[in-house]
Amino acid sequence: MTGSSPVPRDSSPVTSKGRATRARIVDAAARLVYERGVAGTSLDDVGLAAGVGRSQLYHYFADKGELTRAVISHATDEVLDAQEPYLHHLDSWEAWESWREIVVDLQRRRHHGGCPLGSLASELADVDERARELVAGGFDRWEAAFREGLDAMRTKGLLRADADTHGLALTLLAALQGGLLLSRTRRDAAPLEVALDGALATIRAAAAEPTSPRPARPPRRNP
Amino acid sequence: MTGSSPVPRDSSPVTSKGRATRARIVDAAARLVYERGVAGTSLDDVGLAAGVGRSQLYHYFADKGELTRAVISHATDEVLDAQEPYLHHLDSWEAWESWREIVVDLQRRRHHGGCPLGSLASELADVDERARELVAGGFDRWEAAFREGLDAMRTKGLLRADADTHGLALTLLAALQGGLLLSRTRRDAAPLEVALDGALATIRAAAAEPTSPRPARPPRRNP
DNA sequence: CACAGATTGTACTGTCAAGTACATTCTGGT
DNA sequence: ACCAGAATGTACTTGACAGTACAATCTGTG
Repeated sequence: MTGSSPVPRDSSPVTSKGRATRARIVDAAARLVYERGVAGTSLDDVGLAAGVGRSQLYHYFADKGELTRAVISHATDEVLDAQEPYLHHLDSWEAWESWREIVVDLQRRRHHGGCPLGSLASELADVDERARELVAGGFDRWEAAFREGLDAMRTKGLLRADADTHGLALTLLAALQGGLLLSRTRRDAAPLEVALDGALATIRAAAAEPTSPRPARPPRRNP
Repeated sequence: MTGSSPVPRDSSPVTSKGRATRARIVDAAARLVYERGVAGTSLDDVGLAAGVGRSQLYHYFADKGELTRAVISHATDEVLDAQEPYLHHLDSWEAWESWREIVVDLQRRRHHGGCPLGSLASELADVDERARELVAGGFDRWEAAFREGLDAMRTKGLLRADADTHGLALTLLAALQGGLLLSRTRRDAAPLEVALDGALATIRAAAAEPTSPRPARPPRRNP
């Protein structure tokens, strides 16, 4: 017990300049890691991209693992923020449609597709236990947002009272991650669209029968 | 034109001993890559695990990239083989159920979950274009097996005549990959199960109405 | 201002991994 | 048995990267 803060090892910046430098480092690292993976990103690269020397990296982070974990938190926030304002208001069929469009648009806009969080999960899950937990926490937040939206819809009577919102949210997250991975591999947004529509169809199957104010997307048919 | 085979760069083994050695190398490399990723696996590791010297690696493969691509092909075959005999006979609801059990069982049995092909896709898609194409080809074979099974079911009258088997197959593959990724990240087979059941429910929604010989799994409800 | 601590720059070390050179042993066909 | 080419072993070079040491500079506060 040294009496210091519960921060594990890296020294938190005290001055505003220090905070700015640290933020620049994490920003640059997140971008590089997204483009080339953790293993493909050297600390020299990060320092160069952030315009700081190597000593700063070791001043603010104990080692590469600490920086990587900071990148995970940063990426989680960015990914979730990019889906606002819909992500936390998924309480109507219209909101789900708008959210779907945003996600597909994001995928199309990215130079090389894929989800930053998904890539980090795949690369680090079996390498760094703490990183794995962080990524899992990010997925949890994501799934929770879905579930809360579905819960709200159930409360509003848009979903059947016995709808398993937890399972539906998990199904949707899996479809999203799988779709993103396939889209990245095929360099084509179509798999993501198909996967999302399939999962949304599963959700619509739990729509309350009587009112059913939305015919929504018709069932998939051959062209 | 040197008159040799169209093999790009690595020398194909001529003797049976050479073939055995090459196979041992790819086997060992595939195992290590699955456990630690491509970047985390050195050629020294591979040589040690395969019981061969470094010179053999460079005798049979031009460089690490060539070996990695051989690993991709090997992993694709292994993944698909592991799903037989059901994968290529998915022409009944019973076959789909059995296949689902096999896949979930495989995931449970693996020390650290996840799909070898999915991990390779995530790590290499933006690094090695040829590797990306190989992995994409593996996904194609996988999806094709699904689609052929669904086509057969449609022909047999188990699915509606206008069912979009291509889209359904893609939905299923995405759910599978996403479920595997989430299961690996959470160290829990549940996400895979939920994702698969969700995708299978979408497929059942395309079941031919009149005959409908299988009530199948009831719709998801709260516990 | 003075100065303690925060911040930043430069130079270095050790390790590890990819790839190369070349010598040696083995194998299959004649 | 012989021998050309295949297969294998040993030793080396080169480069990159994580991590360290230490000196210099900046910054907020009394």
